[in-house]
Amino acid sequence: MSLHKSKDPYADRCPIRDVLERLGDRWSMLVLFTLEEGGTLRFSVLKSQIADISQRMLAQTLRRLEQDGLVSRTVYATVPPRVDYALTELGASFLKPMHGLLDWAKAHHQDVHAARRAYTAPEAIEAR
Amino acid sequence: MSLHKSKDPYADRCPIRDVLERLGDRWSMLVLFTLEEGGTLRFSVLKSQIADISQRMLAQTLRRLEQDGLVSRTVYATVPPRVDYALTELGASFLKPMHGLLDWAKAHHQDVHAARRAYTAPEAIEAR
DNA sequence: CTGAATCCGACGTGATACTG
DNA sequence: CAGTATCACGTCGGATTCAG
Repeated sequence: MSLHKSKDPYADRCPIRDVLERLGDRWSMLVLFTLEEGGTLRFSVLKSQIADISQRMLAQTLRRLEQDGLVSRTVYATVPPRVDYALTELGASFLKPMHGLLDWAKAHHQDVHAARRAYTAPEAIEAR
Repeated sequence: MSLHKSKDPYADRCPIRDVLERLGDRWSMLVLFTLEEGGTLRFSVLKSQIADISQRMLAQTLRRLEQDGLVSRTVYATVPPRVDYALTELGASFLKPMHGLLDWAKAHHQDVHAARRAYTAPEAIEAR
């Protein structure tokens, strides 16, 4: 989502924006779900499991999730360096309602696809 | 989210992307919630209720929601023209799990804000 | 291994003006 | 009233390069 940053006058009406703006990017959910599945994972493991994420975006995504308190980061002062990532309690609690959405998407994404295929643009109707 | 479009190799693992990519923009959720509250609403009413949305983005958002089958669009051939928008059953069913997220956000957005304030960038620690 | 820095193109969004 | 068209700008994300 580009739920871009904003001086949103609806923050009160839509407190969800405060949070979902940050999770609505290309990778956050995928990282969270991967951590949920895999438990504590190293940077390189996350990278390989998500596969098509770039190093840059994985690092950036993890920073934000860490900053929001959804993911914990543990650095080991070894050579080579090792960094473990895991869900925090807050992060795990977030995924619960998120699974509700996931279930909905699984159940209805075919309906959505069908609607997209059946859709005819308003203009196109009278265009000919 | 810029859950931008993508040739996503994780569509199977993350079917939620198919759907949430589209809902993850700046206005979709707000429009859906507004329709949930207000029932059937005209374009101008939606515009005034959301207030800071531009005509362009409202129209674009409604097109996408309509295309995905979440919102219905009814045109009356009157002068001046009148167009009603309302949630479809699919749209209403989507909002149910979405409220789970909303509740989480309401319950925890303070935790998130607290985490953000408490956060110190990794570099900043050893930077001085 | 785990990043950060930079360059760059693509897309989302807003402002404005125009139309049926 | 209910849109569409055009332009300009900002951010996101990918590729690449450099570093501890």
